[in-house]
Amino acid sequence: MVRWEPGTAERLQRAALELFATRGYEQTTAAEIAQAVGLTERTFFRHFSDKREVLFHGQELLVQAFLDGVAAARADASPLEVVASALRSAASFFPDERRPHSRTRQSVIDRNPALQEREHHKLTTLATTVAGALRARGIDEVAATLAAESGATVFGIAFTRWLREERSLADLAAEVLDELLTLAETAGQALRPTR
Amino acid sequence: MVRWEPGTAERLQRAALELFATRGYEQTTAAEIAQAVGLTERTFFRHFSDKREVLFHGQELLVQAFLDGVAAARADASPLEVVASALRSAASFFPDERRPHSRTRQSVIDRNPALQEREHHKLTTLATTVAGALRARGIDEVAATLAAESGATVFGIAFTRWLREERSLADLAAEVLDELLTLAETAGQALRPTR
DNA sequence: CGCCTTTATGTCAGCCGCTGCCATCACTAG
DNA sequence: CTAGTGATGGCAGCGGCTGACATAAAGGCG
Repeated sequence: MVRWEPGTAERLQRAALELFATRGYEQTTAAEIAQAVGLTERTFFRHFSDKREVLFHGQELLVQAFLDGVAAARADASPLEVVASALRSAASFFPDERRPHSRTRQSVIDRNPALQEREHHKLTTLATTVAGALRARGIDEVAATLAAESGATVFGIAFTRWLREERSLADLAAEVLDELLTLAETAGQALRPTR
Repeated sequence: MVRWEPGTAERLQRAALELFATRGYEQTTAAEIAQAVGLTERTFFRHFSDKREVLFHGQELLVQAFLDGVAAARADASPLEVVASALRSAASFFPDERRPHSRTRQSVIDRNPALQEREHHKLTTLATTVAGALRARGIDEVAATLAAESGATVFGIAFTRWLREERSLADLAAEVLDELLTLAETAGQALRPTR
């Protein structure tokens, strides 16, 4: 008889999501999640640095997708073109089959401020990482930060729409990015008419 | 003899900042902060919903400054023009005299991930509120969210530079916003050459 | 002036998130 | 067969945070 089966973190994640979705996040203790898969609270915290992380584990892969997209951009691409490439790459991490799962997960997050906080933090961290990659391409700090943060914003908006509408994330992200460019173009004509 | 002096929350905030700056955030307990001003832990949590909030209390005023700036914009202003107005209004909330205080506060935040999380969350919340005000002006949801979130990003970058350089926040914000427009313009030429 | 209501605080018990420390037990290499 | 490795259990304990109840100061009002 095996004492510990593999994939412990994944089983904990599944159990946690289910409990959070039914009882609610705050009404579920870490010990209960652990118990649901036959483990103890102590073990739970060995796999996840805190209770919220059980919902966010695996985001390093998304970050990597962004970085791959950055690396895939042509060497002479402008900052936002690089970001567009990153968005295309990231979008492939959310095929439509994943939508149902993402929806229940998001509904849990939307009902709890502490989880929203973590989510925003992850997005900002993502932006910071991407900004680093842009700087490594020779883009100056302000431009890199702006472009990366804009990319994260676009991704966030597109992702929210992806949860609601039955369209591909790649299409939505491209559309939202395009809208950002339009906004800037319009404002540019008004805010700096001399150029 | 007065049993409770006025300005309790403010005194707690000052004591907290001082303790955080010297001992560090995690090494300071809520009870210690309370004790430093002659109160109990329980009272601390009556004034602040959480330990972190002691560093973020008062941000409603900044939000209000943004909203005032939105209201001050001309009725026919484009989304990003409205945001530019909001940024000018918000910048006045950080006169240069406030820089030293903001610096020590920021150094505390920069040393603690949990505080950074809260800070990001507050910025995102700010963006959400501004987006609501933009929608109330008739701007559609995606454009409102994009513009507001971009405004928050610009503010964040400008604020970081304001802490380092001895320039006014208003100037820095205008400069960063201008750079965003430039980035978009450049990308627009590449990403949609047909228009 | 005395009474009553309101408001800020104190006290206490207790849950839960999270950590350090040490023991245990399966599996593996040698 | 033995020593070592890695995942887990058990336990004690701190700190964040809350609910319930008591208390005392401040203010209004007859």
